[in-house]
Amino acid sequence: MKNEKRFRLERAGWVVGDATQFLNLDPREVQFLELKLALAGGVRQLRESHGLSQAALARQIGSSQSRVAKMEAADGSVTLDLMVRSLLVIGATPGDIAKLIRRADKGQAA
Amino acid sequence: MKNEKRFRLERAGWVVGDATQFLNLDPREVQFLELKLALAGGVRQLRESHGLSQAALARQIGSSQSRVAKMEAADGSVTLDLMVRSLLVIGATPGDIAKLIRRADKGQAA
DNA sequence: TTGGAGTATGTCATAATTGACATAGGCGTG
DNA sequence: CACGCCTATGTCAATTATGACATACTCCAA
Repeated sequence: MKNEKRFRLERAGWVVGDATQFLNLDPREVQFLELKLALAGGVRQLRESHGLSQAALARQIGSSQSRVAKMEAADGSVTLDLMVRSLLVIGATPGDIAKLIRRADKGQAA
Repeated sequence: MKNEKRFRLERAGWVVGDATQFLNLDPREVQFLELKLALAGGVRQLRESHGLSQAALARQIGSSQSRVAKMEAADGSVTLDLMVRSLLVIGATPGDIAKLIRRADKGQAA
C-alpha cells in the first residue's frame, strides 16, 4: 500500500510538469498511467467511429455521461475494469484491446 | 448497472457448469471473464518463473498473500487494475500484457 | 440572441474493492 | 507425528469507485 496510496493521492495533484515529483514516480506507475491513457484514447476513438455520443455510450454500458467523460480523460477515479468493459461493449475484441495496450510501449497513447 | 450488477452477483455463485445460467450471460461479460482469467494465469506464471511465493509477491506490491491467491484465482473481488499493476511490478511490459490478453481471443487462458 | 447537442468537471450517497487477519488444507522433511 | 512453508478461502473495517445529478462551457444552426 505504498506506491498504491501515493498514486491515488497524486491523481488529485497532477503535478506532471514538476520534474521532482515526476522523477519520484515509480516507473511501474508511469507504465500503468500510459496504459490507462492508451485505453482511454481507444474508448474515444471507438466511440466516435461509431458515431456515438458520450451519453449514448453511457446508456449502453449502464453508466452516465460524466463517467464516460472521466474515462476518456483517463481520470484517476476510473478503473481499467470500466474501460475494458466499455471497449468490449463498443465492439472491441480482446485482440483490439491488446493492440491498444501495445501502444503504451511506445508512449503513443492516442 | 444491469449486467454490471448481475456479474457482481454471479461471482459468488459460480454456476459455471449450469448451461442455463451460462447462456444467459452476456457475451461481453464472457469476454471480460476470459480476459481476467488470462491475466490471472499470467500473474501466476510470472510469479512462479521468478521463484516467488504468493507472500513474497504480496510484499512487493504492497498487498497480502490472500489477495494474491484471489487474484490468481481470478476471483470476482479483484480488479484488472490490481492484476495489471502486479504484472508490471513483476516485470511484465505492456507488450507482455497485450500478449496475455490476446490469449483471451482463443480461449487459451493460461 | 436563443436554443439544443455534446462535453467537461465537481459533488454525493451507495456500492464495491482493498489489505489485513484468521484459519484450513496440502506437501515435503526431520 | 510434528513442524514449516505454501496456498485457498472467508470475514471485516476502511478506502475507493460508481452512477446520478448539477452545472458550465463550446459549437453550430435558426
